[in-house]
Amino acid sequence: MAVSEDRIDAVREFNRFYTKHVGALNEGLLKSPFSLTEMRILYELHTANELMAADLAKSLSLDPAYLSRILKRFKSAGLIETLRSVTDRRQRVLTLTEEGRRVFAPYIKASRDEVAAVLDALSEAEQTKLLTAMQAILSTLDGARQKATPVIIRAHRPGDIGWVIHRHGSLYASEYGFDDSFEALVAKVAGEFLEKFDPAFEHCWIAERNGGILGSVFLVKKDKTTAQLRLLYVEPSARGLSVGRNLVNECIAFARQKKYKTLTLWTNSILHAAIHLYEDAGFKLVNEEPHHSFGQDLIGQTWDLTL
Amino acid sequence: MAVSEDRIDAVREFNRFYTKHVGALNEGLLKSPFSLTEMRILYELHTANELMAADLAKSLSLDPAYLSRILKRFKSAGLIETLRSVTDRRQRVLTLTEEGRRVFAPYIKASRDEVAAVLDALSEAEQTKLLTAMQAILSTLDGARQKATPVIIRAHRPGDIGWVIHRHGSLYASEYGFDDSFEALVAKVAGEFLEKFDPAFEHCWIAERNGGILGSVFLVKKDKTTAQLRLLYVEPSARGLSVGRNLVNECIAFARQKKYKTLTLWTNSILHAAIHLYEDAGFKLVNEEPHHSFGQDLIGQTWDLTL
DNA sequence: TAAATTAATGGACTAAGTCAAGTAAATTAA
DNA sequence: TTAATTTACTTGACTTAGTCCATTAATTTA
Repeated sequence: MAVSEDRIDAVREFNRFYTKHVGALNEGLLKSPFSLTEMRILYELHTANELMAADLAKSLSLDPAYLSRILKRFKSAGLIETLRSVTDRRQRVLTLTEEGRRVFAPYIKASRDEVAAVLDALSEAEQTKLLTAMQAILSTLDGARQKATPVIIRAHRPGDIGWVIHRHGSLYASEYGFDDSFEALVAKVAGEFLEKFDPAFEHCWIAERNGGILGSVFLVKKDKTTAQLRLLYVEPSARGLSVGRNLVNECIAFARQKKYKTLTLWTNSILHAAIHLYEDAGFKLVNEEPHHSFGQDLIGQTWDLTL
Repeated sequence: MAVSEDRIDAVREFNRFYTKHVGALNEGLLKSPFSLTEMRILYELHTANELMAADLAKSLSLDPAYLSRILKRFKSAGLIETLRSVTDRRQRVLTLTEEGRRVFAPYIKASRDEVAAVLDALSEAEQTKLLTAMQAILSTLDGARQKATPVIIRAHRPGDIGWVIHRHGSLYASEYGFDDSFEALVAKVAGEFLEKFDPAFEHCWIAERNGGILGSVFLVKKDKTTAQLRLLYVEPSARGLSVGRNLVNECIAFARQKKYKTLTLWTNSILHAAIHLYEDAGFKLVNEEPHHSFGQDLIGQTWDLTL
């Protein structure tokens, strides 16, 4: 467990703050005849439409006995209907009745209004910042959601090139100890790409999910018949999602379509994961030569793919 | 109330998710002899050192009666000491005893461990993303905190240059409609800075708060007697914090110290906020000339400061 | 086919939290 | 200065929320 104390404390502080914040929001609903737990149950029923008691108990971490009693109360108040499930006759399918919806609606509205009031006090920029941040937390902590949203591959947009440089700089510094000069090289390469960009023969692919960039690759024209693959990178957090593979494939397909004869690339022997991708894609090692760059002793490699 | 429904729902969804998430974290502390509320009280005492019951009741939204009883229990268990306040003899000053600290410590540790386990499951990049996001939420929703943490100005580190390019690209695209070629220019300038960086006569300043970059400025050597200020930028979220002013001042101080005679800079007439800073710092407009760049009709300006 | 597991429930209980009323000190108004 | 009001905290009497154990019935696994 090598997580820094600072980070742990920062998260704990956030948790404490947000607990209070949500607590204050819920305060407003306190005058309702429903307890917070009851509200949460009604809310789940409201969104899910059909639910088993067991699902509810699990997703809200409730004692089944306690839940059972609450549901019983709801049923006798005419808020929900319970039907024996046909597939498993132990289970009971729960649904909110029309009456249930009618009764619950104002509280949803009240809850919405409370949130609206908080947002309303913020500027447009602050709202965006808040929502982006919440999205980031959701997608980081909620594994299920993360899997669900697909990785898309698109062309570059303003800001992307800088981001790619930023990530190369940070990542290679922390993982391989590369110094500034590496980031300088990346900035130069990427800057030149943008400057001289010829969409007919060149392309940049950005892999993203939920608005967060997961990887990149560039294809630049070297000469009439040769294209060069450059700046392939994949976020550590996105490993295992075939992001790198898909990016390389896009690159190869584009090179073929544009009638290049050869796709070449330069890399360093320590970048095992990337090299593995190149080999799999059919690239052949054509040259190898040691050099001292980025504050490190490295072995540069040139790989070619005949298209 | 003109807040969009989508945003409200997004916030509500986040609230629901995070409530569950924190609930799950607290589950682990459930086997302790303290209830969640008791924990929160102990935690407040632990950090604040000295506290009145009334403060506690307010900050944790507790019923005074309930709190009073909990405190009574804590006192008879030897966990806290209560002293009549000298300034107001109705109040009682609460402090955790040594014994209290000793007893409470393992639970703090347990809570830390739970958070550490969550973080541990994330990659470095994800951790950073998570913390940045939490920081963003805190600073947006908790106005008080925003003021409290100071902005620091430091030299550049790996990744920073890329970040600066990224932000220039995004920001100028969304605020002024600049196209790719602007980002290309920034990448070239910043890349060259890194490549030819001479610490004796050049410098980059990064303004940051809580690990988040708020602004930047570069000073590069133009010739023996002239230094150029480049790439000044300030995050929209950091406006009004004098970030830009402080960065420009750093720049001027450095230029003076290095015995430059003139500090020059090139900018565009639409960048009012920046120009205002330059004027305030004593720069004089020496040249102005229209140009078509970055997909826009602009008026370029050269400003000089005699040192 | 027996044994183990799961879904749901009731009984008996404890913990958590609330409300109204009171005391003593401090503050404000007259 | 004194009376009225407010504030900090406390106690008593309560309600609500939540837990634990045991049981029944259906389903799954061995």
